[in-house]
Amino acid sequence: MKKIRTRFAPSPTGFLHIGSLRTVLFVYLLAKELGGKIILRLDDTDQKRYVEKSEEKLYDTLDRLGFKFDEGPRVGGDYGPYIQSQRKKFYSKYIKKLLNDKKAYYCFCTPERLQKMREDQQARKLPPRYDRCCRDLNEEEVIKKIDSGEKFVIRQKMPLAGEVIVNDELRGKIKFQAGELEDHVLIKSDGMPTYQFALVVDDHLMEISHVVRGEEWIPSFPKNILLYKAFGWVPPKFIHIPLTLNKEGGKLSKRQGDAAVEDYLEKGYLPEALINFSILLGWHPKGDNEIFTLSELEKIFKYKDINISPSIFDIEKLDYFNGYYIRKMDLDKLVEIIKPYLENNIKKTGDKNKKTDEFIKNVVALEQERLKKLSEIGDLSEFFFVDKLDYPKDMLIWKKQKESDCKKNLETIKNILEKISEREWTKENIENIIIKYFKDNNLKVGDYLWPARVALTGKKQSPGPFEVAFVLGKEESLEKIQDAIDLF
RNA sequence: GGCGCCAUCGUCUAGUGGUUAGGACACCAGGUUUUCAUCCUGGUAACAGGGGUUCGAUUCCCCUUGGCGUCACCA
Repeated sequence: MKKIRTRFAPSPTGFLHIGSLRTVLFVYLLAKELGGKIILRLDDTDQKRYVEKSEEKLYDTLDRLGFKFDEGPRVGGDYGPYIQSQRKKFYSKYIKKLLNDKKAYYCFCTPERLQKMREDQQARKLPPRYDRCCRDLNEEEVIKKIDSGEKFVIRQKMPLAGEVIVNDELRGKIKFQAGELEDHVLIKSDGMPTYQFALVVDDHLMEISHVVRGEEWIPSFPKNILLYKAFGWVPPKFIHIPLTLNKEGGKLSKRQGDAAVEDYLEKGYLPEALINFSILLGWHPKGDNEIFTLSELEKIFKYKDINISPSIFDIEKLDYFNGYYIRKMDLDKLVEIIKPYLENNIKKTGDKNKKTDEFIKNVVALEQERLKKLSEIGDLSEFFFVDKLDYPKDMLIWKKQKESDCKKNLETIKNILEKISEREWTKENIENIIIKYFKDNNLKVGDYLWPARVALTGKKQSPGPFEVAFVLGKEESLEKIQDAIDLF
């Protein structure tokens, strides 16, 4: 039985694209489904696009998301190196073979000539394509040009006619006319291979059995297959996954802030949510459940269930998943990961008690069910850290309540609270005592609780007054209610 | 423009040659002894159009339309 080996091969562009997250997910799950290995390879053949230090960042992000690779730049393996720029010896070995077999040729055309050629072609409404000018140069000419130091690239000789039929595991056979394919560049003038060449050589040498990649690669699919044929190699199986588009139906872009996984992480999206949301874009299991962790997915994923139509990235559903996972999270763990987002609030207070882990934990506990992303904790919890609240007096008034009643009710609440000792100052006690008072005196809760809550939070929307009072402590709660009374 | 891929609620999707076309997000309404949130219940909402094949097509085939991708010494 043939070995199962899949790979994820990102470029070091400085960030992990949200579409790549989906690709690596599919690659990873396919490996798990088929019981194979998953390899990480860095496709960095483009020197111009290289971004400093982006590799480490990339590996870290993958790590944070929970992907473990069997082979790769960090973990090593028997098929290394796993960084393309360190694999030049393989590329030169194999390009020589192609050259010897007359399946590739040197091309000395300058970029200027090529550009002019394409412009002419377009002006005449012809498809822009290399005119194969250097395809039939004789050997002496070639040697002379090389010796005189002329720059060159190496191109693949494409068949001039016939059909190329390629097979996608999801879509079936796709037919192309070979004559329409360009003699594309295999080796660039800087000596580096193009992606199209490196990919075939590396996937072959690394014994990759399944290639999972985005559907934007379908147009170059026949070129890849022709290269395998030129070498006499058996190509792996190909799975092209559908694209993910933004709400307008366009590309997700880093500039618009919706493409970089790091940006989502930064805003406080959890890896669990990102993964759960992403996998549902283009894949769905049998049944109605839609909540899955990565390890659950490993058990139920079937690549044949991937569907082939493009999907739109709907951030509202991501928000839902993120809120869901935040609510499900263990409080201590949430406190730990949310702390950086609370820094600004903590700085605002001079109160030592508010810098303690216990106080922060109490605050987070109250906001946990209200969070869609971690970064929201800042605004939501600010009032806990501020000594003097700032809100208009009108906000204290419940519906059509009279001002004098509002003031009176605040005083009533304050009187009740004053009688509760520090020792008994728990959420349950506060609530029981106040509710009992309302019952005994047949009072309407809204008339009291709304003003009390606004007095304690300064907001129209917030957690309830009992729990806020508990977290704030007796002294500060009474002060804030007094502040409200003083507004009248 | 050439070539290619795709087409079920607004979005993600399930589904079958005969179904009241199912679920999730969002939205709306009600409930959960104060707001927000959570949670629960209910509701609005879809097979792009036209031809075939068939007793019968959302489902199979073709065309149209639309969307997207791609046409580099970028990946």
